[in-house]
Amino acid sequence: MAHDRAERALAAIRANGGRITSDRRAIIEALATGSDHPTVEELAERVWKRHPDVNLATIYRTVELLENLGIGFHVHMGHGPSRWHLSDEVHQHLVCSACGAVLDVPDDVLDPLREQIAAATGFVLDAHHFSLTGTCATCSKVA
Amino acid sequence: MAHDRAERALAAIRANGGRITSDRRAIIEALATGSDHPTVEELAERVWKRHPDVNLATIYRTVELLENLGIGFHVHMGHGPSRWHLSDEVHQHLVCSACGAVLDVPDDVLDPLREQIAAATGFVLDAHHFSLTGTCATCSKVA
DNA sequence: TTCCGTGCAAACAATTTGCAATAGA
DNA sequence: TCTATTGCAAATTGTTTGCACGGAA
Repeated sequence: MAHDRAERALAAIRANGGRITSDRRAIIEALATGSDHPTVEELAERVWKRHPDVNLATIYRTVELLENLGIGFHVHMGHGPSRWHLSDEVHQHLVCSACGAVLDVPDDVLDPLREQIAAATGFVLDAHHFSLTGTCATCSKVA
Repeated sequence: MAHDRAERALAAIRANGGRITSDRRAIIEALATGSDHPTVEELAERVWKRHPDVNLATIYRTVELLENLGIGFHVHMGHGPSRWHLSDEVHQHLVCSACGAVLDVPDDVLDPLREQIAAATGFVLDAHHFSLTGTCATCSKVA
């Protein structure tokens, strides 16, 4: 499935008139592997295991391309660099400000809030660009 | 009330063993004025109207101090620099990704979501560090 | 007088960009 | 071939830091 995701992303690039290069293939496969949310640096580490010559700027450019095609997204979690993932399903990110753990939750947990805010202000929530912060179950207990 | 807020902030600094300088007074008054969320640069513009000699680094250090005292906060809205405000009441920020408008909403709109998430995952939401993104009423209509 | 606060300039981290060389289609 | 992609190094943006001096308490 990670492989499928990668193939789909490559197909989208091709469909858009883009070229498939070995750099792009390596980057996309690294991003499709695992369901985590790597920073560009972390992604680079992964890519460099097998393709040590891929330039950082290329990774930035590739990930930007994916975002323009609507198949890649970045989220801001805490301070520091943004984190990237391929689409599949939209989800929200709960980030523990104590231990840094990231919990993915389905996007529809926001539906009641969405309706409430839309009714009260007309504002249409589309909140996947920023994470929700708080304290995870484990850290809450410790405190 | 803006003035009260400023005085309270200064009192908190003094109570903490900090010194009251004219730079700090100017910065805090500029931040207390208006209920917007200026970036450090915007805050600097305001301060420089009357005190052109205040250094940027001093502004960074002052807002950091306010944050350490628990009376100042920064939020991330879209890309670019963080935005600062004095406490008063905790609120959420809805940022329109089309026009950049910022809408403040009371923190308790999150209560239902809070309960739902706590029940499902044990995660305790404390989301005021990131804004909620979406499209404001005006921009939603245009689209 | 005693440190705390400040200016200044340099260091920093994350990211973007210009341009010539290279390699997909 | 023809143009998109890449490498490289320099530029940008937002923010932090070290250090010597000057001013609150």
